[in-house]
Order: sequence, then structure tokens, then C-alpha cells
Amino acid sequence: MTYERILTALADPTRRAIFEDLRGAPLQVTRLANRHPISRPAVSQHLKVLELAGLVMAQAEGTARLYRADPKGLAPLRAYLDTVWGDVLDAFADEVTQQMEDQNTRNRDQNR
Amino acid sequence: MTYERILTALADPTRRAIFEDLRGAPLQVTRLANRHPISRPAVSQHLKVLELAGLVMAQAEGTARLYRADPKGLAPLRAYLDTVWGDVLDAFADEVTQQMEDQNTRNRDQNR
DNA sequence: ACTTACAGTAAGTCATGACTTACGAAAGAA
DNA sequence: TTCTTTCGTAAGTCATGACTTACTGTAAGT
Repeated sequence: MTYERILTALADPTRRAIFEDLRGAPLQVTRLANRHPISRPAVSQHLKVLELAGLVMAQAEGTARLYRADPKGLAPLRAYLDTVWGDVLDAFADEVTQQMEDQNTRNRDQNR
Repeated sequence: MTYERILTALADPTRRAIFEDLRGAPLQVTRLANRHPISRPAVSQHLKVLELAGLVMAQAEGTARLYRADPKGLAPLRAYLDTVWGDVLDAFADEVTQQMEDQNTRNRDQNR
């Protein structure tokens, strides 16, 4: 599943910051490196991870490369969260109704 | 922000698997350890991380501890994803309209 | 009181991955 | 062509964190 790569890609703080930098206008690697206290190759490596996760796309512009956020990149993770969250809520609801039934049973037995 | 802890908590595969095990009914630590090829203390450590991230709650039951998924645990991460995703989509829409305007300008200049 | 079952913490090991510097490649400018 | 800019990759270092075993604590059963 691709949401795994998205999770590990966004887990690292500086890599997540780089991704957030690309929310707006596209940026080239040197620009990104200037925004963070790490070397340019480090930024390239982070961009590679983000690209493999589908979060980011690259576009050649002369010798430079313009990186931008992929609009569909976060979709798999969102879908995953929705299903898991739904499951948790369902189980929670089941437990609540279960406890209510137990309560009713206890009251019924008490009124015999 | 608390979504950071959620991200790092869910990034690890076995820890994510443990969290998913708790989607349904609550489980005690030994049960969880039996489902995975790691020791019981390792599971305890993972549960600690999940608990600090707000993804999981514990409830004492004799000497055992019942762990369950917190229904609100994923909410901060979902909110974060929504805002970022919205920003990306907005920027993408801006770019598209920008390109359309450029196209119109070019056509206009061409028709002079 | 003693034993059993269940769990958290401490301490140490080891692999992963986030960095660095050095190097090579490709495209535009002089 | 040569120089410059921009970038990716290779290789090596170092810290973090995911494990292990050993120990301690606590509640329940006999």
C-alpha cells in the first residue's frame, strides 16, 4: 500500500517542512536548501523520498528542476485514515450499545 | 502540534499493526504480543508511544491492562491533512487559471 | 504466605536513515 | 570550447530508535 510510504515520508520533520514549502508555488532545489539548515544534497535525498511517495513531482527547467506538490499525493493516506477511523468509531458504538444492553439486563434481573 | 507524534507513531510498521489490532475490541498486552513476532516488552514500548500520541488508551483490569483505540486519536492528523491538502489544491487551481490567462493574452496579442 | 500471571522499566545491542563531503553530469552563458 | 550553474549520486559518519534480556512491581489464586 502506498500510504505506508507517505507516512514514513511525512514522519521526518525536515522532510515534512520541505513538502510544506511546496504547498504554494513550485521551487527549485537550491531555493529549498536555502530555507533549511541542511545541505543541498540532503534536500535532494528528501525530495527523492517525497517523489517515490507520490507527494511531489519534478519538472526540468534548463539545468534546474522545479518541484511541486502533487495534488493527489495525500489522497491514499486520507483514504487509509478514513477507513481506520470508521472502524474505530464503529467498534466504539458497538461497545456503547453493548454496555447499554448489559445495563438493561441488569435492571430487568433486579426487578424480578 | 500533536499530529507530529501521530505521524511518527504510525510510521513504524509493527507499531501501526498494533494500533490496527486495537481497532476492534480492546486487547491486553500479552494478547497483542502473541500476534506479532516481537517480545512483550517491545509491545509495551510501542503502546507507550501510541498512548503519548493520543491514539490509544489503557484501562486496568486486575493485573492486566486493556488497551483500546481512542476514537478521537486520529482527528488532529486528519485536520492537518485537510488543511495541507486544501492549500495544495488552491495553489494548483491558481496555477491553472494563471496558465489560462497567459493563454488568452497570447491569443489576443496574436490577433492584433 | 507463596506462587502465578500480567505488565512496565532499565540497560545494552544493532540496524536504519538522516546527514556530510566529494564527485560527475547536463544545460545555458561567455 | 570553457566556465558557471544546477542538480543527482556515491560513500562514509553518526545519532536515533526498534529490539532484546533481566529485573521489579502488583494483583489474584491456592
